[in-house]
Amino acid sequence: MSSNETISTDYRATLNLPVTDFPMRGELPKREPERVAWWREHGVYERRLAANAGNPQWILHDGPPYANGDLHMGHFVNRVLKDVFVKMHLLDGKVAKFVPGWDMHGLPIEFETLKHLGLDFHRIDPIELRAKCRERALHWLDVQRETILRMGVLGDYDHPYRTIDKEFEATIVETLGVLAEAKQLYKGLRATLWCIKDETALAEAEIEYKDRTSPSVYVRFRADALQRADLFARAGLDATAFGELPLSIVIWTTTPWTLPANVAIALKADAAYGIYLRGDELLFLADDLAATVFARGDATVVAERVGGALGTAFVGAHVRHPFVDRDSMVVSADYVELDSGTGAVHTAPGHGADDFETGMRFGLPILNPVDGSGHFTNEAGVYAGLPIFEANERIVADLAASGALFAREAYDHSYPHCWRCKNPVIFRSTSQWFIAMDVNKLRKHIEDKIPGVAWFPAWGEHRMQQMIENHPEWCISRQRTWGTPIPSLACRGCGEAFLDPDVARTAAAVFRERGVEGRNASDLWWTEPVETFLPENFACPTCNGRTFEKEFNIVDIWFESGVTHRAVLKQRGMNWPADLYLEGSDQYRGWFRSNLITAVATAGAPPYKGVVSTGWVVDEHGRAMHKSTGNYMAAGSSMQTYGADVLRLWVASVDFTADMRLGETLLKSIASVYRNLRNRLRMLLGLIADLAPEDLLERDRLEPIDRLALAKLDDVARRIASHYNAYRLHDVYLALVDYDTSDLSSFYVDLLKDPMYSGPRTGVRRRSAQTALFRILESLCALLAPLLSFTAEEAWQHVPEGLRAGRDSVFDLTLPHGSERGTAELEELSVWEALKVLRSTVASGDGQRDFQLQATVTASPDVEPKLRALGDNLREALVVSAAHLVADPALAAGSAPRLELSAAEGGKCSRCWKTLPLGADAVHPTLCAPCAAIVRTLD
RNA sequence: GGGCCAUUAGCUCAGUUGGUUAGAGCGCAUGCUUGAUAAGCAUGAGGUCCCUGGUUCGAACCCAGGAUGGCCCA
Repeated sequence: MSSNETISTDYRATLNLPVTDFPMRGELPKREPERVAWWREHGVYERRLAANAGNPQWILHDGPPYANGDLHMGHFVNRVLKDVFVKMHLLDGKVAKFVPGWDMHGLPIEFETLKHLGLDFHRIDPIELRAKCRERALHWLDVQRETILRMGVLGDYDHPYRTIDKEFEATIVETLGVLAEAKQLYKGLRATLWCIKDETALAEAEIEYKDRTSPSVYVRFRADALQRADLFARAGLDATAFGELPLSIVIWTTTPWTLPANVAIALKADAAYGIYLRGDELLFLADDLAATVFARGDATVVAERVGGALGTAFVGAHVRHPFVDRDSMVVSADYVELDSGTGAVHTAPGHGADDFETGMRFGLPILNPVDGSGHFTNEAGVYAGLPIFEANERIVADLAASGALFAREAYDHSYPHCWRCKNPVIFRSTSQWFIAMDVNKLRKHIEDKIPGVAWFPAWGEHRMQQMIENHPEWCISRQRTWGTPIPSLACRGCGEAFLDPDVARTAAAVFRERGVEGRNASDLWWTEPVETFLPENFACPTCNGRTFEKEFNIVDIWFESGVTHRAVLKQRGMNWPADLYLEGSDQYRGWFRSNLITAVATAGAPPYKGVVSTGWVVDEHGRAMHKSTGNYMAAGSSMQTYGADVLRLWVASVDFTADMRLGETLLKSIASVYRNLRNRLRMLLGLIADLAPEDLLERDRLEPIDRLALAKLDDVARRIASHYNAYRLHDVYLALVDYDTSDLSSFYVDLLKDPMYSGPRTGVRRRSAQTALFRILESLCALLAPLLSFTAEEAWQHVPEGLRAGRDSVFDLTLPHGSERGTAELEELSVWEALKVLRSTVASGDGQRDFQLQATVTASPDVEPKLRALGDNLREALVVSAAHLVADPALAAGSAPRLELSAAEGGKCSRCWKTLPLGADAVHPTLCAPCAAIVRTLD
């Protein structure tokens, strides 16, 4: 080792290098759980709420996840986004209470419980099943809560709202009473989606479409002699033409089992229909489809159109049912399309929504020869007792035998299935409870209120308008066990079923007063006699009868979660309407809509001021994630692998309003962004390690460049705060990363290294820089805390205790908004930017660099004084050994300063590395004068 | 089949009322530094702005049609 190196090594110890325990590597999976525990133990959320008491509220109302199964990355996005905005408002001083909730009733849990216990719901006592379901739902709530807490969220997780709570059940029942009082509820016969496996009516939301192969059949509905003559006349044909040749209307269906319920054939009113002579028969169908239909039969048989008319001409005609002794009537309907089938649509009002509407319009009988379990009833004649899907084959065979079958084939199409048991569903007419969408102009009122809500993204408004416009009557009754009962009664006198507001209120009161902790309060509907729920002197509203029976329908869980705004916001004294709802974009049809409907119906206004919707997490190829396709990511294991903060950063790195791609390569790149941010925090911590509160300087006493740095900080903080406020989290991310890289890392921190390392330890220059660095760190922690909560907290707790000044947690900080100082600030920012440009010119040069150089800056007369005011900070900003400033009147006002570089004069100081005259101090011949002076004081 | 959304560098995204050579971060390559060091700085390569047609002096941007993917519905 040469003597020179020995000396330089020695001087290293005289520098003020960064010192911190904040580790370079996060080891997030290991450390994050400790921090979660710390937040809980120290009641960080509760303490901040208390500190904000008296300030305005800001309420994000939580849409309840379903308490069944593990959480996936979609849940992660949902919880984290909510958490980010809640924390941001907490840091901003708002009373941002967050009450998480769980949706705990309903078929999926009932189904899972039965499966889990290996039970058959026909055999088990309802109260016992309900107790088991409760246990099961609570189990999942705990599992999900643990995963959610691991994400680093704040909120009242010890007192979540739960749809199984007696207070919640009471609110549900009460709300039904309010709606009944407003005549918004009615009981009616409806063609309802029905699952024959689970034996229940299903809501739209409980349906999923899957591909299925059905038997597709073309069936002749033959006219008898009189009917034949009538059809001939309507088609403008001579009744005596074609001798005795039989005439049939050809229909097409993919559900042969619905034929027993056929009562009509629907035509398109304005489409052309023809009668075709084909072989030894006459066939009636739409002209546009005749060729394709005939091609499905014997293609060698020639067909010839002999007459016809528009569909409307045939409405009111009749033909014979192919195997039941009755007529089928020709009707018209708008939904008849000419892109498939025959243009003559088999119509069974008991088995289809459209068919039902048509049936009502033409006064057709609504036949329902199928029981709840999917077997034909006696009404179906020879098919009685057969399961409907098995009956398909038999019916087709019979049609073939009787000559009614024209053609058949297998048909692949998308068909509705039960979301839970995955079996195909059917339409079946049953008696159900409905919320009427048009009574009291409810639909209109809702539509009128939609523009008053702030939708983010903006297209949400249009989406919701469509959702309301197309909302069918809302069927809220279910024939299952795990749920809140609809307190409807049937009168023993007249048989009339009704939902009385006073009975509903009485039931709610019974649940509240007699519900026992740990049990289902609404069990009482099953266990108590009907009299318990009767108000005094209650009589049947129809016949004045005095004896009643309870009905045992439960309410649709979409209705339950649809009243959270009443059961949570109002009950817990939070803002109504809430400031924000935030959920996946599927909830326009779900929770956003159900809450909107019940709120407008019961309170005349939307329950939210703003709605934010998120896209879906898809895999790195843009495909939907499914357990079955193997690209599924569970929230828990992902956090175990990458750490919650890296995943939280990922949420901000993508546009959450659209699809969000997620995969291993992507997370690797996010992890490196994370490392950058983390290292910046580490550097800042290292630079202020020896700073104490009494060392902090007033802002106007800082060195010029440090004041500029704070102006830049104000600018960034203000922008970030406004992005947070507008829910533009991705813009927060962009602003943070940009500030971090281009302002801090490659500029400000870089240029401060020399003054910080080599200057006098307790000198004003160093304290000024440290003051600015601390303000930056403090602001950065606050700005990062909503997003990178773990890392921000960890960094904050590495700040010297005195500087933390009693703010134990990063959540005790205040969100910086940046002071607005008008043109003065704009000037400072422009100088800052100009310095960045000058510095990057120095840094990007070839050959000699930085301290090997000296610089001459030539500025226009208006800019020169601003640079002059920087004093030696100008040289520091360029990271050169000497800087000279010249004004040049030839330069246009406001033009960018010019830079000339040349080799600096002197030798390399072995302490500060700047190129300066050396040897002023004989004891330290390799040092420049300032370094020598400092080293002297240390001797 | 319908409604809505998305499509810009290998990846994630910016891109103002249509206007010069379309930008950033990450990744990659190269160089510097070794006093932020499992770090820091710099430089560079990399683009059919999904496709086709139209409007315009001029289109990533406006219009029409289509493709792919996603959500919701039928």
